[in-house]
Amino acid sequence: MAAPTKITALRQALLDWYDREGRTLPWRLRPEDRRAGRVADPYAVWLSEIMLQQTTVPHATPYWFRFLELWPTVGDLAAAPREDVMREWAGLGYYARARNLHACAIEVSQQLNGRFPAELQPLRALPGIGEYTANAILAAAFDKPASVVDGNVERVLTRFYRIETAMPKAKPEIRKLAGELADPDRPGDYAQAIMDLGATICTPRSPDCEACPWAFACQGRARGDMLNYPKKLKKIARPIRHGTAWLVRRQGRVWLRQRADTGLLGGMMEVPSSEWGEAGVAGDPPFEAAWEDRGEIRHVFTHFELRLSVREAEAGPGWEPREGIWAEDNALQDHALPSVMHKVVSRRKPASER
DNA sequence: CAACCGTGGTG
DNA sequence: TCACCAAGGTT
Repeated sequence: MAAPTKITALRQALLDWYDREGRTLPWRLRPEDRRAGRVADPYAVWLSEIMLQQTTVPHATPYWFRFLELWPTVGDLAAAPREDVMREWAGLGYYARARNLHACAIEVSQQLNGRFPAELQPLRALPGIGEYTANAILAAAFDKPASVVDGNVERVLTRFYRIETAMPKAKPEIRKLAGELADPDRPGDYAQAIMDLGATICTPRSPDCEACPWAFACQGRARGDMLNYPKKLKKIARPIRHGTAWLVRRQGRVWLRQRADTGLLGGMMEVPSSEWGEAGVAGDPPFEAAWEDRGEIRHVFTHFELRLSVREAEAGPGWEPREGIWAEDNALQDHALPSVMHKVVSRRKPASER
C-alpha cells in the first residue's frame, strides 16, 4: 500500500492539474465555483449521472439540456407522463434508465420532499442508482467524501498500480484504493479530476503519458505496458438473430405498438415484427396482402446483432390492429421510437411512389 | 454472479 | 469492416 506522504503528493498533483486544465461541462461545478460558495443542484447532477451511464458526453449533453428545459425540477419530472419521458429518452439507449429515472423522480418527489438524500445508503436504495452513481452524487452534488469508481477510474488505477486481477473481480480492490486516494478536503473536485484524467489523458487506446500529472509514479508507465490494463476476460462472440418487421401503412400513417414494460426496449414503441431468432423463420404476416420487400436493416445490440427483413403493405379497410396506434407519417418524432425502429421506419416507401 | 440491457463513434 | 468502448444497474 502506498505511503501517506505519497498519497498526499498524488492528490496534490492531480488537483493542480485539474485546477489548471480540467474540463468545463454543463452540469459540473468548477473549482472556482465551489470557492465562490456556489452549490450544485442535486437534481441536475443526478440527471447527468444517469444519462452518462455507458454513454459518451457528446451523446448525452443535448438530452441533459432538453430534460432540464422540459422539467426544471425533480417535481416537474415526477409529474410528467411516463410516455413523455420515454419519448425524450429515445435514442439514448438502455431504456431501463429512463423507466428508473421516472420512478426515482416520483420517489424523491413524493417520499423525500423533493430532496435527494446526501448519504450513501439512501441514495443506493433509489431506482437506477448503483454504487458508482451514489458515490458520484455524493461527491459532485454534496461535496462529500466518496469512492467514485467508474470505467475511467478503473483504467487509471489498474494502470497506475499494474493490478493483475481481471475485471470485474478487481472492483473491490480498486474501490478501496480510490477511497484512500480521494481528497477529504475537496471530494467533489477530486472525483471529477480523476475521471477527467481517465477521459482525457489516460485514454483506452492512446494515453498521453507526457501530459499526465501521475506519470512520475505510474507503474504501468514505468514498465511501458499500461495498455495491458485493466485486465479483462475475453468476451463471447455476438450471435445474430433474424426476424421480419411488418411495416403497415394506412393513408399516411404507420402502425406502431408499445413493447412490454420490461426487457429489451421495454416500454418503447415498435414496428410489429415476428419473433427474433434463427434465420429462415419468417413468421406470419398480420394480414394477407401483397407484402413488398423493403430490404433488411441491421442493428447491433449489446449481446446480439439483429437483422430485420422489412415488409411493407397498405392495410385495407377491412383490417384493424388488435393493439397499438396509427402514427402520423410526419410526426414519428412524437413517439418513443428507439434507433433500431427508426431504421425500420426509414425503409418506408416514399409518399411520392405510393 | 453472469447475463441482460442501446447507441454511436473510432482506430 | 470490425472490435472495442463510453461517467453502470438490475436480476
